Formats: sequence, C-alpha cells, structure tokens
Amino acid sequence: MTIPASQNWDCETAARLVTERSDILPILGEVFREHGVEGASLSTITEATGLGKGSLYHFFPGGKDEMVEAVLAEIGDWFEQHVFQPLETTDDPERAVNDMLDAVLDYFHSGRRGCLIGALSLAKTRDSFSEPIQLYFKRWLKTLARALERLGHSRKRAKELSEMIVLGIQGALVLARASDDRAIFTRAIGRLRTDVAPVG
Amino acid sequence: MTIPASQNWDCETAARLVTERSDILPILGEVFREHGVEGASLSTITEATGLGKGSLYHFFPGGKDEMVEAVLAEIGDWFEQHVFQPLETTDDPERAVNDMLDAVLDYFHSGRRGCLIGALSLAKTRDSFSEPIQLYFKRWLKTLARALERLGHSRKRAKELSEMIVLGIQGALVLARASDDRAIFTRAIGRLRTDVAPVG
DNA sequence: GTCTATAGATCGATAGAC
DNA sequence: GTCTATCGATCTATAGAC
Repeated sequence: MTIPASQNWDCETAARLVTERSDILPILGEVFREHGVEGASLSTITEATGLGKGSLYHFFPGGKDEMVEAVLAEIGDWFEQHVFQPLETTDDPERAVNDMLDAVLDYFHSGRRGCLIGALSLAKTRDSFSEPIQLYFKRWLKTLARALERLGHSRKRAKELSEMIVLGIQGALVLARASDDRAIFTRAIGRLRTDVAPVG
Repeated sequence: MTIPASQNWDCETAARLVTERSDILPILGEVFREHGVEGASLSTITEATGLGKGSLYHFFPGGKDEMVEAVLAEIGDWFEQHVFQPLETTDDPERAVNDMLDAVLDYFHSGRRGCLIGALSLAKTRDSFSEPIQLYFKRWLKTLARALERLGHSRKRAKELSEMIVLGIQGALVLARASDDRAIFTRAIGRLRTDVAPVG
C-alpha cells in the first residue's frame, strides 16, 4: 500500500492504486523539515513515504535535489494561492492582512512546524535553491506591502512594516521551536495583527 | 579562544607548533554555519581545518557530535561574556541594551553570518543539542527582560519586548540571508534600538 | 599530535524482474 | 509503477606508524 496512513480518501470509491507525485510531496516536505535536507537520506525518505528507491527515482529522476526543488515549488504554489493572491485580490485590505496571518498560523501549525525555506536560508548549502527562496520572500514582501499601502500606510512605512512582519514570522518560528513553546509563535502573530492596524 | 582563523598573529614570535582545541572551534563553527551540521562531512572539516582525521578525533573523541557540542558551548560562552553578562552588570540599562545590539551586529557580521543555533532550531535533528539551544535563548530572554525592567518597563512589557527583540534578530538573519541583503538586518537592528526607548 | 591506511557502514543512484 | 539487488562512492570511526 502506497497511501500514507494519515491521509484519508474516499473508501467508497476505488482505492488509489497508483501513487501520484503530488501525493508524496507533503511527506517529503515533512521529512526535510524534520531532518534537514542533508540529514534526510534516501533510506529515511523510503521509510517515510513507503516507496522504494525505484519508485522515488521514477518520480524524481534528478534524485534528492529534484525532490527538494519540487517541494519548494509546492510550498511556493501553496503560498501563492493561500497567501499572495488573497493579499492582492481581497477587497478589504485589513481583512487581507488578517487572513494572511490566519493562513500562516495554520500553515505552521501554530509554531510546531518549522519553515523549510527559512531553514534552507540559514545554511545555504546550494546555490540552486537560493533563487526560488529569494523569489518566495520577495513576492511575500511585495504583496504584503501593497496591501499595507491600501490600508493607508505610506509607501515607505508599508515597506518597513512588511519587512517587520515577514521577519517577525520567521523569527517567531525559530524562537518557538528552539524554546519548544508554541505560545511564543501565537503571541508574536497576535502582536503583528495589532501592529498593522489601519492608520487614522 | 575566540580568535577567528583569519586573524593575524605576531610572526616575530614563535609560530604555534601545537594546535589547541580552542583554535579550531571557530573554524568548525564557520563550516557548520556554511554547510549545515549534516552537510559538513569530515572531509570538509579536514580540508577547512588543515587537520587530519587522527587529529580531529584526538581533540573530539566523540566525533562530529562532540564537535557540534563544543562549538555550541563556545558560542554560549561568547554570548555569556559579551551579551548576557553586560546586560546584567552594566549600570545604565539603556546603554546595556544598545551595547547588546552592537555586539549582535558585530557577531553576525551585519547579517552576512548565519546563526548556527537558529539553524539547528529549525531542523531539530538531535535532541542532544536541544538543551543547550533552549538554555541559550532562555538566558538571553531573561537577562534582556531584566535590563528592560530597569529601563522602566513593566515586568510584563519587558518580557514581551525581550521576546520581540530576540525573535526580531533571528528573523532578520533569516530574511537577510534569504534575500542576500544585509541592509535588512541592519535596518531591523536599528528599529529594535528605537523600540526599546526608555519609558517616560 | 599528526599523519596515512583502512575497516565497516551507509550513501545516492542504477539495473532488471515483475 | 514498484520492487529487490547491487554498484561504486562517500561517510564516520579506528588502528598504527612516526
């Protein structure tokens, strides 16, 4: 059985007989988060996914590097859909920012889950990963600053606030995980929520 | 003990014939910062330090794990001496906090240098390292909150501010390195400096 | 103390049966 | 598409000469 035990699927319909690449990306992400990219061996991945090396190389001919790229791309897609796009399109800018913080709170499991992209930033072992990482943060800062401008902040202040927020989220993740105290993360998100209060 | 490898010493006096354990700790630290703990192989370390495996195991019989522990201990000592103790003993609390930010700015090379402890926090591969990491941040938060109290902040506000500051430093490091933009780090430190302005 | 040589395990990656 | 078997490379760690 190649379906992870934790994942639900409709038992009434036919069970999935074929594994899809997209099914194992979340598992890969968790493995990389937990062990680090270099610390996650193919044996670890094999065990976590329930797939043999043959299958893994069928989906990712480029090996572990391609797995990392795929995971990063998936994370980027998730944030594009659940964070960046809403920031751009939501009419009420205050709601847009609050929704973003909710999405972040949810994504990082209230601080229990680490940030793979942040971890890769600190130990930049590969230049091949630095481009998507750079784009990820750049897009986040940009869309957030735009929303803050619509909230009434000056362009300069909006840029500064966006930096404070993204940086605050990353730092809260580091400190919360290091201290093994999720409350640090939730408290930080709460503070950010009030910091961006609309001007006037 | 804290001499970086790049530092010159008086060539007139006798060159060091014996290597001391403390001499290679800074090099080990940089290697772990750059490649990550799992990504730094003994070959990498051998090349960086110029020492053979025999010498490395002479100094660190416990292998790489002991090297990491020693590096963490050295970092802890450095912060104890240059950050925590000054925070506790400097008479003027405002100067104490400002000196701390200066020390941090210097230690992380204005954002060019990553935080090994922060990196280890995000990918907590070993429980053996989590204790010194936890203590490091706990002590930082404690001594900083004390200084902020002496600055006139309430106990609660001081605790909150200390969290914001430590978390802000870590987040600024992540974002600055991910964006390859040191200005993000220096700007963040500047903001923290004004955030802790004495009350009244 | 420092080196080289090497053991033993594990790594990433491939080949081929089914 | 998935598995097992296996390769060569690399890893950590040790042994022993100097």
